[in-house]
Amino acid sequence: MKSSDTFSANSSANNSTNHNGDAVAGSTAPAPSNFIRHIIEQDLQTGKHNGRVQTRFPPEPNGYLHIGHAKSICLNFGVAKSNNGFCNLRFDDTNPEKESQEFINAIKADIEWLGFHWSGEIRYASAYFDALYEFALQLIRAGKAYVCSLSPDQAREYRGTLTTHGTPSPYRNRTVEENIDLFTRMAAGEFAEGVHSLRAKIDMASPNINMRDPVIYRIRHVHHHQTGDKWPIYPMYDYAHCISDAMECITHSLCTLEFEDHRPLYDWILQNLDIATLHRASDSKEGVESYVLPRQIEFARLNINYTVMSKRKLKELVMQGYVKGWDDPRMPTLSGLRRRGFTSASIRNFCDRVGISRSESVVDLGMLEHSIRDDLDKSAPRAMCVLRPLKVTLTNYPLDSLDGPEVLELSCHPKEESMGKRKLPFARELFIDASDFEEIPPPQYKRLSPGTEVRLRGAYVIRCDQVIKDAEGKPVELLCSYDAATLGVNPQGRKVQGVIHWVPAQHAIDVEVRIYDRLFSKENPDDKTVGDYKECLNPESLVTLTGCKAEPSLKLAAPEASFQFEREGYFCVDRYDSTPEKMVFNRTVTLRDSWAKISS
RNA sequence: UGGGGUGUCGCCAAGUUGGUAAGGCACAAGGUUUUGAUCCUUGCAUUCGUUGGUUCGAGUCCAGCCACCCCAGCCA
Repeated sequence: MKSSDTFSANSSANNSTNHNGDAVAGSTAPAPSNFIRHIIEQDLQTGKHNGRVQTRFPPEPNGYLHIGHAKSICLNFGVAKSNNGFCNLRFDDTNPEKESQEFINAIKADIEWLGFHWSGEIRYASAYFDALYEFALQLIRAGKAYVCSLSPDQAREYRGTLTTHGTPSPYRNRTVEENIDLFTRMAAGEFAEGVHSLRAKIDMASPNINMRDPVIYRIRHVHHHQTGDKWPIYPMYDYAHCISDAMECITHSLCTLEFEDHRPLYDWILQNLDIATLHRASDSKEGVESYVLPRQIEFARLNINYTVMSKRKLKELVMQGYVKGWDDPRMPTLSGLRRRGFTSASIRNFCDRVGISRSESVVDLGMLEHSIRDDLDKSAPRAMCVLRPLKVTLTNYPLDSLDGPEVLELSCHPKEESMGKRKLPFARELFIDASDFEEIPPPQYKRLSPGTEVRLRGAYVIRCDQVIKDAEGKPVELLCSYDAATLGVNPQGRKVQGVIHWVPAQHAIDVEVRIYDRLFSKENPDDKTVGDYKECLNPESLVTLTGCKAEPSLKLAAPEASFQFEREGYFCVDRYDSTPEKMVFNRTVTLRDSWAKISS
């Protein structure tokens, strides 16, 4: 576990621009400035942890990671990296009922795809169950924890309310012997769920409800995905997390704002444990004297408009079939974004742009879109694909010759010559997009209409001579003529304003294109005053287009490869549903469209 | 008259020990352009929730007020 390979970004298929962790923040962007980095700088200056910075990313494996987790991942790994520190991956698996190995595997894959490597082996809170048990015994012996036999309902009543203090449990003064006996037997599986719990003895009158003798162990007769049936009791988050941090010698324990009120408890537990024992149980290679307890620091979680970010809601969307899975391209999950065509570099850049603070905010979806456009503009090869085909016949173009079609060469990128060129046959029969023709052109329209000229991208200028319509009056074919002198040169004496994309009819390949849009039609789906968030699901969030016509060079595209379909947007080959016989493309994001603003 | 937090441009977000408001997104106007894309240039907070106070000087210090968020799981 050298520091050099701890943070290097991977180079997965569409992680195209940045192949090393250094580029995470963007090459020209100044080092991010935020209050957490300031705290760490200060600690470094005062030598608080002997110059050590150790963070951790601690997901509970009860769902898939979403872009909010990416913010935390970038923070934890980023802050460690820029201070020559390390970041652990720890599964906070203290509630086996909701957790599974499937989620563990998915989380690992997502973090790796995002481009981060954790320090050493993967950690599990469940791997500390033995130590956690011993520490509980230590608290009991010190008279700082007791077995409470109140039912959950009774316990709630004793706890008091936000505005009234609590009442001590009648079991609060059990002897150490009795507590040890009971707790031992809890661990031996002698009791049913709910009949006993282990509580920290703190202060039932505390204004902070978390300090009113919080439960630290509960009885749960359930199988654990890591420890099997070994334990009938499981530690609570508040108890396990701080000790896990301490055991891993975490210096800065970064979490979200809702844990603010838990910090006094985090500190209480660690401060009431024997520091020497704690040190012995830890990863520490230093002496007890230089062993410093971790500090919890909270930051605001990520919110983005037009989507939801809570695991509970995302899970509901999956379970109730509103989307096709955790990795549905409309989901804000990392696997969904990946499948949609977002690169990991774009997500890292997005997180940097958003920043870290303590004020709860809602980031505009436009920021995310900008991040992916920014990346793909530089890295995605260009291609042409006609989404809604309208046939064009060039009446003055020669019929197919025996020598085969005329073949044009187009650049794969307007600026990056290194991306090379692609071949594209030109022919008498073509397809253009239906939206690029208007019989009665609106003001400022620069595309094709009867009698006007337009440039076919990378090819000739054509003029529309005649419109063939179906029974309903809808154009089904355009008879046009081409100007043979305009290949690579502008016509003389007149200016052709519009440029439209096209594909040759006979050589184009039929593909399916999935047009994705925001999942919700309301900016804040969480707004309870308007009703359930599921009621504002955007019915147009997925529109599947079949019979789209793509240029033949796309035939070779690999799963997850991203392209810019010129004048349309960025699209990627669906990593699961696309086959060489029937290709499927996902629209990642549109191009910016100033025409849409003018025309509306 | 419970506790803990947060309020700087439409959206994020920097703002060292008080010295006279970074940057990004969005938006607008020009320029380049065989993508109405990209790129380039320019514009975009006399003002920091609010009211007072301290000070030669306050977003930064003090006091009051207002708004919003979190907490009463044997979830995390």
